[in-house]
Amino acid sequence: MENEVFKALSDPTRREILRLLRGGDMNAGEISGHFDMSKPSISHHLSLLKHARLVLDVRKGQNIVYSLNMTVFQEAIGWMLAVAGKEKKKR
Amino acid sequence: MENEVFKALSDPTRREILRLLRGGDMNAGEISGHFDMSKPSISHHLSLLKHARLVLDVRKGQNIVYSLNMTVFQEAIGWMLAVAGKEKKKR
DNA sequence: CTTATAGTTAGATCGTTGCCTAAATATACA
DNA sequence: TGTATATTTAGGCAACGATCTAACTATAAG
Repeated sequence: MENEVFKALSDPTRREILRLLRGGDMNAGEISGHFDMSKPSISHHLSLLKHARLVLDVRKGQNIVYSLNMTVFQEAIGWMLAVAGKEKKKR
Repeated sequence: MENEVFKALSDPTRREILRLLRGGDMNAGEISGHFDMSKPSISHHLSLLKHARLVLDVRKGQNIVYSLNMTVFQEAIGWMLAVAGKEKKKR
């Protein structure tokens, strides 16, 4: 799971998708409109982000709306802070 | 450069090496002793970490001692915090 | 200068990843 | 039901990445 997250973050397109979603939820078409790449390719990237649980998806009529899943993000940040030597917050 | 950092972080062996170095500097032999993998393979991983500037290396006699490079780590953490929506520290 | 030790570089193999086009699925609406 | 739109799934291919063994380089020490 941790591994899936870091694998997902290792591609520039996927990181850009995450950055886009930072500005608000978007459907798959809107997301792919930001890239010079086929829709299936973007769909594939979205699928990886989804399996890593970095994004959530909800169908809204004909569209599928994607949003950031902060929880998993925090975990990855937690791992990095642990290595960087920062105090990790007790839960 | 950012891309190299995330690519470097995408492999479990490399993340484990970083975690090990968190406990103190180590030479290449000591590092490879922690893994069930050939020395050349570990050397390759160290090379990637070095090119991503996540680690620094200094020769000490017959040994080459590796250490964490916090600076680049902070940058990667900064990127993640930016997406996660945390306040980014003004420089 | 020769040998031993530490580490890297070279080259091969094999699984993985990223991209594409074509086809399939799902929803909306006439 | 039939057509249009949105998105995913399937299949294929080239590039990349992780690993190994063998060979090389660098330092140390007799």
